[in-house]
Amino acid sequence: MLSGMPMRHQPDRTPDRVKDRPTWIVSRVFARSSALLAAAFEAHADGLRGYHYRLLAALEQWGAASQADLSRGTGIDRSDVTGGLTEMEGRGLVERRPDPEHKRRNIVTITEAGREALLRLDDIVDGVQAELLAPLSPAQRKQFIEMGRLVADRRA
Amino acid sequence: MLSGMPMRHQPDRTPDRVKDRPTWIVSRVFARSSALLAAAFEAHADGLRGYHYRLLAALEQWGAASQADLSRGTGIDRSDVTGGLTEMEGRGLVERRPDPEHKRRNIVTITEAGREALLRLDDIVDGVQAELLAPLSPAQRKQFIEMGRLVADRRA
DNA sequence: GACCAACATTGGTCCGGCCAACATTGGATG
DNA sequence: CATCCAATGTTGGCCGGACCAATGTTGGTC
Repeated sequence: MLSGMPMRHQPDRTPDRVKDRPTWIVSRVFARSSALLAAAFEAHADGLRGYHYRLLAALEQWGAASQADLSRGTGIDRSDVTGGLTEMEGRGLVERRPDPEHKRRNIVTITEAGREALLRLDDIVDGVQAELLAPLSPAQRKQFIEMGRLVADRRA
Repeated sequence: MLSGMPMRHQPDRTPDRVKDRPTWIVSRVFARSSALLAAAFEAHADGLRGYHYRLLAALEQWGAASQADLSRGTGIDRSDVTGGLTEMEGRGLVERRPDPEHKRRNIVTITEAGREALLRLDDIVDGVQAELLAPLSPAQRKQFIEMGRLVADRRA
């Protein structure tokens, strides 16, 4: 794929018609971003992954929510929300209790330990941002991000 | 993951600490790029995918090669090269014949039909580039690509 | 009371990147 | 020459992320 590409590929020999195309470059940027994130989470996040970070972030920002709300808010599939929450519940980062008014619904809240974990993850993720953008000047970083936003937000 | 994200997610509600991070934006750009490519290939590539395109491009540019060479040159795993070539051989886009000097080795060549297919795929892929970069001005496109190169090529 | 929609959960699918094992073959080294 | 090792092509599988389907339950509606 011009998008799905190897994580460890040396670009020394990539066909010209491939390696100069924006879609290819985008895929390589993404690969680098993913690799940095994976390494950082692996090293410091104690088993937590991006799913968990996004769920904690959503809970912190929007307060208690049902799992369905979390799914809609984060774009994570309902079933994956279930799994992620179960893992975090076991670590005491999150609490699930049935909604008294709608028995079928769970109300999910972030715990104090959850907030602390979120802050730790913030640091980890911030470090990756710095590493990723290291090759760019501060001015370039702003431009790069802004252009990325433009490209990404174009409604398909 | 801050990188692995849903393909169909509406960014209307994404936690702030997530949605403003470069890694997140990168992942969304990649998602858009992937979606455009997938749609274009699905619609016009008659079953061929990125793997095939990259293999054809390599063969066209560097001439006949062994499968191991193709793997090294394109970064595609040996086993996936085998699979991709088998599919293309069935369509007559590529020919495999044993190397007379090294019996264990296959010499792979692109056929005339393969070159034609490659040109068709070129057009498809070009269309995606235009679509992807549509939100940017020509000057911005150059900058965006150049910055992407810088970020991607940073040796991990 | 019957029907339908929402919810949480289980248990998958699919696809791309990757790895392991294998039989074969060639080259290198003793 | 015999032995060992490296390279090659192939098969088969693993893993992780996104996604989907079916289920049991519950609530609201008509």
